Parts: sequence; structure tokens; C-alpha cells
Amino acid sequence: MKPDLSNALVAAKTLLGWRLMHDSPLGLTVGYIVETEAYSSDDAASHSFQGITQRTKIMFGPAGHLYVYFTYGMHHCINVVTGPKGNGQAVLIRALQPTLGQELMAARRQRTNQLELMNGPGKLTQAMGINGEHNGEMLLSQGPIRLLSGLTPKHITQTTRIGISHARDEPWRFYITDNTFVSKR
DNA sequence: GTCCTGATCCTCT
DNA sequence: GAGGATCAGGACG
Repeated sequence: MKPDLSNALVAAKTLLGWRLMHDSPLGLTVGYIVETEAYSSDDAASHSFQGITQRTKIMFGPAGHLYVYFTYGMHHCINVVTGPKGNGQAVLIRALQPTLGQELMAARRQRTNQLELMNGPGKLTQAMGINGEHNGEMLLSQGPIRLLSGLTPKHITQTTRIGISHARDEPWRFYITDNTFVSKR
């Protein structure tokens, strides 16, 4: 079973309720995807807007790969590449609900509050042990980081994206309604 | 709860 | 050289 990654907007909604798994040397961590943002090819807020660069070339590759970038001098964020090859779309994973490996997540995060393990894009990469080494990983095969089917959310809330200065009025952020593990309501 | 700030460095112009 | 798809902690109320 594979998610519909034909375009970023569809994929951002589809991926809610899917699980992200990382089978690392230290142990297994898994969480439900509860919050996403879509970044399209003609989107001024997208890293791909300026065209292919060393950093963004993964975004222009085939769908289903992991795009990892480093921001604010200290945080990694992860995206699922979507759309046709050469188009430059992706879905940012903003929050996960922990389901397996909470002890390892807590150790990596130096936090024990379950709600604060992965309720933000920088937090979840730290909790899951994902960094720049994983840029380009294939998520739909038997690699160390994978997408697994999960639940179908009852209700989805659509709203504007967080932390951007361009295209800030576009309602391209999605989260599972009433889920307590999202980054912000 | 809200607001403000410092930390810290990669990427592209 | 500027800016960034962030986070945590402190001040304040």
C-alpha cells in the first residue's frame, strides 16, 4: 500500500494518519503523521521556487524520497518529495504522534513530556534521529526510514502555513482536527 | 497564558 | 553578507 504522492496538496492531506518509521542503530521509532504543509512548484515559499540548486535537487527528483534540510543553524526538517520528476514539490512533516520508541525519543530530546517529543518540525527530526545523512532516502521501499499505512483521520483542518514570509495567506497547512500532538492550533 | 530573545550555521546572491 | 519551512527559556501578568 502506497500513499498518493501525485501532487503536494493531495499528498499533504493523504499523509495525515500514515506512520513514519526510523529503524536506527539505537532502536526503532515510529509515529503517526498528524500535521503537514504542502510546498508546490509555483510557490514563492518553497525552496524549489528558485530552481534546482545543490540543496534542492532532491525535491526535483522522483516522488517518495526524503528531502532533509538544515535551518536556523541548528535544526533539521524533513519533507516527502511529491509530484512528477523535475517539478520540485514536497510535503513538510511538521508533527508526529509517538507510537513506538518513546524512551529513545525522550533520551534524544532530553524531554519526557509525550506532547513535546515531536510537536514541531525540528523536534521530530531530533526525536526520530533523522539528519542530513538521510537526505534522499527512499521512503516507499525496505530502507531504514519508511512510510507505513496507518489510520484514516475523521476530520482534517486546513489553514495557513507557519514560519514563512512569502505566500503566507495560502491555506496549505493540514492537521488532524483535535489531535493534541500538533505544533500549534 | 503572551511576548521577546539568543543560540548557531548552512545556503544562495 | 543576509536571511531562514525553529526551539527553549525567561519576563511578565
